[in-house]
Amino acid sequence: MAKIKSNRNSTRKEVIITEAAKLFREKGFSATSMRDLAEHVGVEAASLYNHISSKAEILQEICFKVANLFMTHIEEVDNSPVSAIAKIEAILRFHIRQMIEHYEEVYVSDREWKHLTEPYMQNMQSQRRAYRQRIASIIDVGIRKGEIKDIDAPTAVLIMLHAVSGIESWHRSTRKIEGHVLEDNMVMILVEGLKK
Amino acid sequence: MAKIKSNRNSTRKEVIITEAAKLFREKGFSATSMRDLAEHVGVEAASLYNHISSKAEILQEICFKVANLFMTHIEEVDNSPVSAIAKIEAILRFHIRQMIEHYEEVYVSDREWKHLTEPYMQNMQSQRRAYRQRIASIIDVGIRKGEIKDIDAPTAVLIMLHAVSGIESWHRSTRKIEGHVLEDNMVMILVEGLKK
DNA sequence: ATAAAACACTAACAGCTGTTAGCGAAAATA
DNA sequence: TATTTTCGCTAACAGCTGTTAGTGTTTTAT
Repeated sequence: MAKIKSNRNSTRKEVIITEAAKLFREKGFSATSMRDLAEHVGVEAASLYNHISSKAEILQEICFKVANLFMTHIEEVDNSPVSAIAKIEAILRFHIRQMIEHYEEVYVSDREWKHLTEPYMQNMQSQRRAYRQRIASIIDVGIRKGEIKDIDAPTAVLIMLHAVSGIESWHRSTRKIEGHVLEDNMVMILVEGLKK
Repeated sequence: MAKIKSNRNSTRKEVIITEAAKLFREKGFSATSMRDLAEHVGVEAASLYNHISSKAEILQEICFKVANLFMTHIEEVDNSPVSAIAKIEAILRFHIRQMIEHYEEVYVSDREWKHLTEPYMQNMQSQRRAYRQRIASIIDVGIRKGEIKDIDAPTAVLIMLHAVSGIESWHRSTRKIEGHVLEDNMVMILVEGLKK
């Protein structure tokens, strides 16, 4: 029957993954069936396997794409010659923007990575740990330099990262403020909360 | 075979629900099967139905128990004659303590309520909206009285509530700081971030 | 001790799960 | 135009899903 999408800008595989991200976000990975996904793509379930090799692979692609994005960015920020608090602000703003612009995939990566199969799940777990550890180190430097309050750095990281995932509510809200206003508000509360 | 637990303090139904909360937290509602749950309870799957009427009912009990707890508490706090910032701090501390002490059920309620069946899901959705709205109103009062920065109240609520759910990472962490230290750190960052 | 209630068991159900095989049509390449 | 590759289809699989019926045993109440 009809082939997948008239795709000028994206491969059929990308179409599938994008649609999957939407469904995984709405209903969760486990509650989304391949027949479900197929229907939204406009194809029979079996046809999906001409483009992807398994349901698990879809989740892997989503999770690692997002993880790489953040890993690359933090590397860049951390190597720049600015204050600790400026680094934290840059990281926070990046998280917020990604969460606003690439909502589905970022959110899925954050909430559903536990459903990865081995060895991907272990891998992701270490990446996440390393990422948080890296932010904590920046905060610790900030504390030693007197830029940041004397707080427990891991706790600050935990607050920052989880606060960002609250942007989900913003997305589902009917009367949303504008994205950049949201961003500035979040930065104001969180970064001010850290400053000495 | 063996009956469920030697239960002096809790009914068999409560044992099942407690065990279910653990599994739902680890693997999610959809990825937890009744046979899975039965095994952890030490019984055959069919036997569970002598105590509960469906898998859906288990989730309902967890979600509404938690929702009632927070609804009752906010009522109490909001009727007390203290400053807006003190109310916010009280609500935040309550969230943190509940998340520390009743981790599994609070977390499941927060993450898995979307899997409730109708009309429970609609009901829960309104309760959650009302709850957030109520906190936002307290913040707005605080802003008008000059206690709190001029920020977007719904954004502040979103940050507060989601930050708390980050306590999940704390629970799974190997080197945890003590509960009350965690609490004070979170309050320091978040409440100071709000203050004018 | 006897009757009643609570409850765990086995067996089975209908429906859904991810996935594969094989076939034919469409699209791309030569 | 002829050939090869791409890809959607139907049919089917084995295993798992929540749940019910019916039976027998253990615990509780009389």
